[in-house]
Amino acid sequence: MSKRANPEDRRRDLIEAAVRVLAERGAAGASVRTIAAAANVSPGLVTHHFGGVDRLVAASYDHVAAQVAAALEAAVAAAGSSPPARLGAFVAANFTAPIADPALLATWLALWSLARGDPAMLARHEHHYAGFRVRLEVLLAECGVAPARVRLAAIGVTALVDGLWLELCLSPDSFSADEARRIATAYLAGLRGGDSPLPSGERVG
Amino acid sequence: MSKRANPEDRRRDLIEAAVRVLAERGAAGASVRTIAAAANVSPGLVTHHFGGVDRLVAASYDHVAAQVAAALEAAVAAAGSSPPARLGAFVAANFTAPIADPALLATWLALWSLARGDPAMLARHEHHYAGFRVRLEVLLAECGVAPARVRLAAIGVTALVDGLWLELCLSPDSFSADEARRIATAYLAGLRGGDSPLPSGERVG
DNA sequence: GTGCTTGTTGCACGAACGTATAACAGGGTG
DNA sequence: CACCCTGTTATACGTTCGTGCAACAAGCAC
Repeated sequence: MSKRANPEDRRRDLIEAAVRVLAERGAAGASVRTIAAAANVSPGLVTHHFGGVDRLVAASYDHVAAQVAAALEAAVAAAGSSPPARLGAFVAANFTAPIADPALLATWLALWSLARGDPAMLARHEHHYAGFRVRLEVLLAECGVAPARVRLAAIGVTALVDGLWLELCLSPDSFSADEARRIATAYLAGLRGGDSPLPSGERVG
Repeated sequence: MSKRANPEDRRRDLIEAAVRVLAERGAAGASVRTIAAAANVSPGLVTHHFGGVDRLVAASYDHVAAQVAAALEAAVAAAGSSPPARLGAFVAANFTAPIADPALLATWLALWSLARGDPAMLARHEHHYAGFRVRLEVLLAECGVAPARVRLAAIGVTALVDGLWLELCLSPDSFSADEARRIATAYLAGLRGGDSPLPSGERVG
């Protein structure tokens, strides 16, 4: 069916096909045959290139996590050198394409449910989330948040962003991406200026 | 293997076994044979009582959602008549047993990933989440939050609580349930007194 | 062109899946 | 005790799963 291809190209094709299948048909539909069909190749290629479907799923996890991290970092870089602007961009990027995408949430949920019980996948997950939180702690510290408060602040921001991203992707009719950004930036303003009232322009609601 | 039982008792046994299997082995392990074995009955009973494994999973979703709603409502009722106390109890209950339970998160994730693509399950999910948000809006309004701000406030609180609950169950070593409660109550304080600074005792971090 | 390496295919195998069905057995009613 | 209703079991069937394997073929060294 398919012409001979560079091994790394083929691997990337299979990973992207796996992500697509995960998004469209959920964890239940992520069979070797389905993924191979989505990549227009024979089922045997999965075993040949990855040595099993589990390893392909793990590679897909890394692929998606790297894409998300890259999108966030690009937003920070594009925000210039002002620390508050960089922090705001990092947070707001979670509600913008390509991160605010129902297909991405679907893939993420499928990967999570597949990862349960697999120690290697669990370690991957811990590593990715720790990276997100550490990046957030650095951005918060650069904004002048006291070192003693940085840890809990990062936990709160991570939770709020995660929750907003999840609900935004799950039922986009409930609220808009812009409303999510306003909620999140109001929370950030409350963290930065803990002793002053929330600026009325950023007030929640 | 098992003695003759009341149909509703047997149905409840099967649902609880399904929830247990979902939590322990994820969506992949939720087969008719596994669930039946966990309930110490024959696989045929699932078809007999539910007419298929899909319908058993749907019933399990309703069961878990009802348990969560009941636990939240019990916390509200136990908090007395003070509106802020009732709101605080509703939020804090999410970080207390039986809701703050890794097994519950595992079940929830498995159900979510199984629900994708199934319109009936999706409708169930929308109904449950809408109920949570409406309940929160009532509690917020009773605390004096302006009607124009209630909607976004409820969205923010839902997101923060969801995110904290998720991370608390996923990696309990990152932070404690008490820290989650402090983050959430500080956010609530900021919502109630939008024009005054955050009370220092409830400050985040 | 010839031969070797290797990406690719098609198939076969065993296992596990969901479910339909027939036989068995418990428990209330006469 | 006999009878019927129905919860329960065991089995069987067709499908789909993951993967190992032998054969095919495309590209490259010579």
